[in-house]
Amino acid sequence: MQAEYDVYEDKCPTRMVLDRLADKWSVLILDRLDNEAVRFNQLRRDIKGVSQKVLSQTLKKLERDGLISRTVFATVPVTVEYALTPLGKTLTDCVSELAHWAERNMDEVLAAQKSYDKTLD
Amino acid sequence: MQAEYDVYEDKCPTRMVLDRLADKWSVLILDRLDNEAVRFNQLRRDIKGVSQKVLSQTLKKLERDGLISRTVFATVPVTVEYALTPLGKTLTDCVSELAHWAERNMDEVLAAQKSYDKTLD
DNA sequence: CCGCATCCAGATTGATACTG
DNA sequence: CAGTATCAATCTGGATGCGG
Repeated sequence: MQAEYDVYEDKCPTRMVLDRLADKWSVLILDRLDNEAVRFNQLRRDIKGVSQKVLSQTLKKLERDGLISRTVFATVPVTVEYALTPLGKTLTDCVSELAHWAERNMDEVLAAQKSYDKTLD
Repeated sequence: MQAEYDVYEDKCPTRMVLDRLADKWSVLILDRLDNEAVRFNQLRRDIKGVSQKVLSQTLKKLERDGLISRTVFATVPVTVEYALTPLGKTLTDCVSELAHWAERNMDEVLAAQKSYDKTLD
């Protein structure tokens, strides 16, 4: 039986989940991990603009939430692979839609911004 | 014809859209506006925990992006209604899935966190 | 290769007070 | 009712250097 949660309530734990998703890097990371495991520096290279520190922090939070897994291979030097968990996989279905909505509707958003800014004298 | 955007690229404008969505209040506001227009103070009351200032700022950004509309009625005192635009409506279909994913999977996330924290001694 | 520790500047936010 | 203005406090992120 599932507890009743209400995102509109302050202190509702679902707010934590939204906070985690409410982070552009999380969305990009989850989207990037869709379909394949990726190593740390590969993620760093692929997701342009993320700093090492923030990437590391974000990965740790996602791991804590059970959305991604972290696997260490005892190679020299060490290899670390990040991958989606089953739970994370269910989330990326929503998340990737978001990322691709952004790509599809970008032109319209940019036009709206331009038009809005013009009304401000 | 649609330009080619790649969310993984730094400086890609789609990042702006993700940044906007990457805000817990935006998600909650868009979800709350689904199906009905809502007034400022009503939003403030419904979305528990948001400050007047941040709500105001967030609404302005969403309006600028063309996702919501702002309508002023010349009553005394004034009435201001916020509603989704057609563009915003297409987005809420993704967004509401996110909010409800959070509600559905909250238990599992909380369990994962608990388990993760225990491994840290 | 993968990350943590530190330092520091800049962005965000909350509280409070005030306007049309 | 629906905001804006201001200021202090906090949080965040980038840069750098080190360690397993």
